[in-house]
Amino acid sequence: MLDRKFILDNAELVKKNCSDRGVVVDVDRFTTLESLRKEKQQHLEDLNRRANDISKQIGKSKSPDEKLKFVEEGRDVREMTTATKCELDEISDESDKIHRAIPNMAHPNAPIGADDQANLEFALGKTEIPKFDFEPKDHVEIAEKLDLIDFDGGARVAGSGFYFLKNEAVLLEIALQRYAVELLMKSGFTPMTTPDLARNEVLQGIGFNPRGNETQIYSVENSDLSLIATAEITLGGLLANKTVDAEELPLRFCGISHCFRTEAGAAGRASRGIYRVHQFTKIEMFAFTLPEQSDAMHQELLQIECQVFDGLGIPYRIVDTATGDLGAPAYRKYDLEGWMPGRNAYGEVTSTSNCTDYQARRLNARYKAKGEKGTRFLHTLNGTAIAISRALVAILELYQQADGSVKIPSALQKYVGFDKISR
RNA sequence: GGAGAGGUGGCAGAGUGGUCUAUUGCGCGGGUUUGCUAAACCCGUGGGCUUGUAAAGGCUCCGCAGGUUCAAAUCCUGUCCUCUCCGCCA
Repeated sequence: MLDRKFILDNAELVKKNCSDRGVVVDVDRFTTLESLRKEKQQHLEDLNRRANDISKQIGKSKSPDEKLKFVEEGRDVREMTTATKCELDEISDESDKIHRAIPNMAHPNAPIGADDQANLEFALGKTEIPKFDFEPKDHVEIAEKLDLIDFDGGARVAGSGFYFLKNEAVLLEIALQRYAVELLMKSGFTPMTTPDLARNEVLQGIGFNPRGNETQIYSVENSDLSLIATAEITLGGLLANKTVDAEELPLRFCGISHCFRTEAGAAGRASRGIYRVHQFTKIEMFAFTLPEQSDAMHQELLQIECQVFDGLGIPYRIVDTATGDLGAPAYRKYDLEGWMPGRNAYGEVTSTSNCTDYQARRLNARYKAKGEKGTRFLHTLNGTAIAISRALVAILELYQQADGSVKIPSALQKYVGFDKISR
């Protein structure tokens, strides 16, 4: 959420931001409701003060007659209080609903535009696309030939979009995790395996909607839990309703979790193989920072993502996501798109967002600086270190050989224990 | 899953319906004393919202959400969490 006061003081900026992002919200209605809300709030406080006075009088009064007089007055005040509270609740509900729908402000340098204008490239992120002297196969064919993924079994057990990794692919999954976690630990991240489920309240704090037609989230029946779509949810929830000392910041966490996504509405889109699936394993980076640290931290997360993919020898480009394609909490977002020869195209392999204080305000995650009065909201950032399924697509397709075998990226060989998969 | 106990400020721990202010100790900040340190003593010590240029006020928060009452940390209901015991289990 944005700061209420900020919205009221900058209504025009907020409206412009909403239209840049393609989000339809009635900001004017919000402003109207807020002034109404303030008025009612003031009235309610006056009544409360009166009620407090009366009960103090009763506590002090000696004669029963005097007492009775105050009790009756107190009763009247309570009736008014109840009525006012009711009106206030109605106004607040409507106002909060709009408030929650207003997206974060975008970074001034984020490209303005819709989805299809998103692919602005950074020169530094551009790496060489390899040439094959044979017709490269896609990962589904490769995996079938080498017996690495069981799609039929996945479908039988859990439905389309699920799969079993088999044989060397299992070792590759483990190796990729080891590789990424070690790299992150060296960079000062605290590794965590997180719950794969979280309370809906936490999901909402991070910006996910557990219900509704377009939800990406599987929810667990008869409980307020959902399967997480990313460890961003659980790691962000770590500091919900907490206040940390400013000296402890920034905090860097590395979360290992499974990710579950319904992929509602994604049917028919390019989703062959394990590129778009309902479950995968992911190593996620998450940082809590001071406001003045978050831009630099965002660059740091991006650099680490580059380091991870440079180390794996996967060519990629960096996308500075356009406003129309930013999720509501994101202030700025960079995606890494890895080259996937089987698709003959780039495919998204990572994503890193600076969410400034947008998530923290909903989560009520604060910090306190020494010598400063009160508390302020943290900034939160997230980034993919490695999403196993997408990375596997890139590795299988990039490292395939003319004879049908697949070489193991040298950075992973020490973890898998061999340098080639063949049959 | 069953039975019981509990959740109060940074921490410990009082407070079972009303004295206008949630005891007290520790910790923390400042001060006095002191050759330095310590001790002792004194003063001050939460968050959120809000009025005000400020000084200074007001409202709210005792896990969370409701309820009863003129009045709730205290009584009632629900819920979450922690601990102990029992059962089950990788």
